[in-house]
Amino acid sequence: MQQDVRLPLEGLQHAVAIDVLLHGPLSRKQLAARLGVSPGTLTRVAGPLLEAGLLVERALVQRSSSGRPGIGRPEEPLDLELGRDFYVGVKITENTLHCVVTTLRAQLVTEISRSLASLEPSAVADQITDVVGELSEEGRNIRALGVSLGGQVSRNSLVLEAPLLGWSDVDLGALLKDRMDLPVVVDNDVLSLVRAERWFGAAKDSDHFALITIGAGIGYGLVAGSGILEGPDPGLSTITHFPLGIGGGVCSQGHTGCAESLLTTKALLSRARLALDENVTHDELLALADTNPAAASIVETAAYGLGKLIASVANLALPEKIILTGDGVDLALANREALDRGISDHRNRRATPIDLEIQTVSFAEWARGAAATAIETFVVGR
Amino acid sequence: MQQDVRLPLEGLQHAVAIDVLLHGPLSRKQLAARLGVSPGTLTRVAGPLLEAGLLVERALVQRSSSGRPGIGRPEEPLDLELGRDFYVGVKITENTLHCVVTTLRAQLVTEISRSLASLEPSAVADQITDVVGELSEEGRNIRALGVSLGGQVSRNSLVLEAPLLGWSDVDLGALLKDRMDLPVVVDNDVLSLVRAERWFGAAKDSDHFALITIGAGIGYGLVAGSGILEGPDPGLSTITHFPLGIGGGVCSQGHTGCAESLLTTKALLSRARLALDENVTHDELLALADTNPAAASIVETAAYGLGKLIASVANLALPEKIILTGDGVDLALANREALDRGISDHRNRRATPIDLEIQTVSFAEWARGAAATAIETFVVGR
DNA sequence: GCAAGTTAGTTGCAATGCGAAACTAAGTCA
DNA sequence: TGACTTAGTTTCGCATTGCAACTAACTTGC
Repeated sequence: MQQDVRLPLEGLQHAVAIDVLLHGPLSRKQLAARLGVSPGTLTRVAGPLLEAGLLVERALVQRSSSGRPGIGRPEEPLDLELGRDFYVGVKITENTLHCVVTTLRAQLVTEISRSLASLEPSAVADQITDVVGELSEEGRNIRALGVSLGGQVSRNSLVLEAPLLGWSDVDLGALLKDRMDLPVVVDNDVLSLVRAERWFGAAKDSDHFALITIGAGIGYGLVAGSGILEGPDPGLSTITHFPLGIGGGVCSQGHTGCAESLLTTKALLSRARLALDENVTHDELLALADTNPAAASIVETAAYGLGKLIASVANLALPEKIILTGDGVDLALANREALDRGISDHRNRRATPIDLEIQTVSFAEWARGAAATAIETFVVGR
Repeated sequence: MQQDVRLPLEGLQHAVAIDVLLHGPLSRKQLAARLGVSPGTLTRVAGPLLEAGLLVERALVQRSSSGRPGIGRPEEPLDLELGRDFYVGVKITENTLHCVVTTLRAQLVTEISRSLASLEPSAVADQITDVVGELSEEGRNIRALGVSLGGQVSRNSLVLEAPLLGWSDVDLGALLKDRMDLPVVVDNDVLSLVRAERWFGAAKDSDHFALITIGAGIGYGLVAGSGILEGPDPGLSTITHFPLGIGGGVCSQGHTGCAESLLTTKALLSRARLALDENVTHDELLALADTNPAAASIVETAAYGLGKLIASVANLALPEKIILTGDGVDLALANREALDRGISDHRNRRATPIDLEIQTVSFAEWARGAAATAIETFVVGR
């Protein structure tokens, strides 16, 4: 007999829904093959999901199955209805709220920013509430909210420590739940970005990858195994003070030549000030490197050190793929040769080359990560 | 109806057998709870396994269930018959074959060593064949053979590169299969040790741990997720040339201050020769450190560097636990203070302390790892 | 030493979920 | 238009499971 649809979905129904969510429109045939069940079973499972409106049938397509194209009955791809439910992601920085609305598949729909009037937790919660209200005004059905920030977060709600915001032990999740009738999840910003990559981004088909962010800080996230984000101290960037032994700068905690002292935007600019005797921006420094040897030396040294860091991650965490992202990635893009040299100098010559993907990332991407976390928590489940 | 036993075991039968193998004698009640099935189902599954002799019932025990002890019907623990089938593990070093016989649960039964007459692959295969013959002579039913060595091994058979033996592209698995009628698996020695820890050792209940060996070389293995050993280049020790920036020695590949140049037995002894102007053994050097400042400086520097290495593994691979083992662990045991300083200096103060286990390891342990690999391959399966 | 209580293990029953295979549907090609 | 190809459906029967009533094996108290 045909089973009814009960939420949350369980068993095969759940597996079918998730596979469609993560891997785009799929025909029953394809789904049956992917999930290792018979076509008959898949028909039975998909039936109720279609009836309940959770899945929809898209236009028929002829599969050009290796050989002559389009013969036989066309496939009937099953897909999610993306125009109905939406998710909000908010990334909190020291002075701005970056907000996005996404579909269930974490595709960007709208993005807006708001200057933060105050860093006082309840004021921030008020402002987030206002923005969510605004975003749902246009008749959009918002299903969940994800919030991310730089810092350690416990139980998807409690901000243990957020140095840039000056928070410790702030239960932002509770503040938000008091203000709106919406499932809310709060998480570390880098981990949110990892989740977005894991489910909807460049690492969709990899279950073992690392993500490094450079910019104001150095972030690190690792995925190994079935969608599990690892680490006993989630949100504590254990890579920040990784000893690179290059450059000789001193970081905020007194380490000489650590990643923070070499790679953060602040570190780059303070070196530039010393060497060039003028204040420049990050972009100006990179541009200047084409003509000014002192500037070139600074950025090349940093890119080389970044390569060493990437090689160390590859050597010790053994990922299939490494994603490099963050505001500071231009450093890597503009000095690819020094970066690659840093990698190969610290990598066994017999090792397989690193699958390194460098992504430019906007603030909307960070906010999208927060939305992806909400989707993972409340839809993908488990 | 009651299902028969067909090998290899599948589904619940397989799950029950593996759980008993890995987690000792367990009653039906406990097994049902662990596997998440009803007691009735477990009775039905266990029946045929008992009938086929794969499982046996042990003496009844009264469970002292939190409160007054021993009330109600006692449990009937199911266990494996360990006195029937045996496994052989062989570790090949430059001059010796280290061989063990173990039970299905990788418990040591016998150990013997043989000097290698020649490093020629077919001669080594001959000698292994002889030893296995000898070990099975005493009426023991040997079910499988595991062989491990330092080097990269492909498809559990083909030795791509084994520098210490001078081998490259030697299909040792094929040579052995030609000589005996026994399932054979060949693997890297460090990975074998990791497998032994994973299934039968200190990491039995952890699914995310790292193992570091020090001695003649520096070995590294990482487990993350359901029993999966990670890494695109299995058996290639990506940690050997990890840059520690300590000590100033130069390694075989020209790196200054890398792990090899600081931590291997050879590196320690060559420093000792320089500083003390005499040849000492590893043990003598450690003993000398109590009285001789120069010797103390050498071993403390090395222990500090080892701590830095351990901290880096913890920071980048994010394991729950790190096992340190190998012939050279005495360095760590004798200089625990310097080791811990090296760790804490390179670890975020807010991070949870590393669960570090230091194990002394005999050559029999290495061979046991090989046996464990055979058991994993041919019994645990998948 | 026997009844009452407690926990482990077994069995009968009904429901479920699945695969196999025959069947229908929807297209192409000559 | 009919032969062919591939996707999706339906019917049938079977294996597996949980549930709940059952038996088995023990302790404790009288």
